[in-house]
Amino acid sequence: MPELPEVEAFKRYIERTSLERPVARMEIRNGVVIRGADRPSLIEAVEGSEVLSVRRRGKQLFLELSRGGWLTWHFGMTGRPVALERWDEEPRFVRVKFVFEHGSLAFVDPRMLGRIGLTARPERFIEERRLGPDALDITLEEFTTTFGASKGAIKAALMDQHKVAGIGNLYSDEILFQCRIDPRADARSLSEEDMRCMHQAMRRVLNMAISVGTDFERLPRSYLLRGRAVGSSCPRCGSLVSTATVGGRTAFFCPFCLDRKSFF
DNA sequence: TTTCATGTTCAGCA
DNA sequence: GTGCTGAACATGAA
Repeated sequence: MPELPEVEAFKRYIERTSLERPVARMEIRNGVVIRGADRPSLIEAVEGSEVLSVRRRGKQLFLELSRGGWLTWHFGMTGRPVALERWDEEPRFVRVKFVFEHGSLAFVDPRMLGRIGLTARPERFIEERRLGPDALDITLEEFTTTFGASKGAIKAALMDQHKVAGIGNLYSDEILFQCRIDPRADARSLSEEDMRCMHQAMRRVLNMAISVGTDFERLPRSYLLRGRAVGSSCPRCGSLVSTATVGGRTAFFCPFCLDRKSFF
């Protein structure tokens, strides 16, 4: 689920359901997802605290605790927060559960690639991990400087969280599709116009995904993301979309649109 | 049964 | 330091 728009949706969901509710008990069902903190200090920091605010940087979430410190949440590939009331049946794969007086907030993650930890300040965590600027905050100038100087495939660079935080496999495909750029193209080979297009498309695509509640069905018909599957056709020209491995992930793109780029 | 999956990290190599 | 590849993590879905 989680790239920037999904994590932004999770942030709003947590703000809507779980702010300022004292945590009576923290249940760690599976310690694998705990990183950057030992259990006792994590429980110590959480129990008796309430979440005062939530911040996001790229795919990373920070929950401010009333007794000091911040919880760090990363959702990996299959993680999501689920707010439960007393009468709700608990979903499968609850790894950590924050139990309030009434109800709870669960960290659900089948594959357990998500991580929960503790940090004194979000800024410190961001610095330690060398996370780049958030994809919705980075200026065109910063963007051009970063990607104009990066070597290798542009898709891999866009997914590099040190360069810009928040873009993953799916949204990088969409951004490049909208700019008719080959995901395998060397970043240094791209023009100023390409840079402008990517920066603009990045903001447009991420904001669009947020505005439709990350429901791909509700994205414009022109989006590659809606029918992203092997054997599907390009929403722009109708020809068969191709795949290629770039940056260790499967890239979807329309080779016909790339070929025609200079004609548009 | 086999392959792939919206992510990150690490080892090994260039 | 940068970049690339492959593997690992752990499990569900096709």
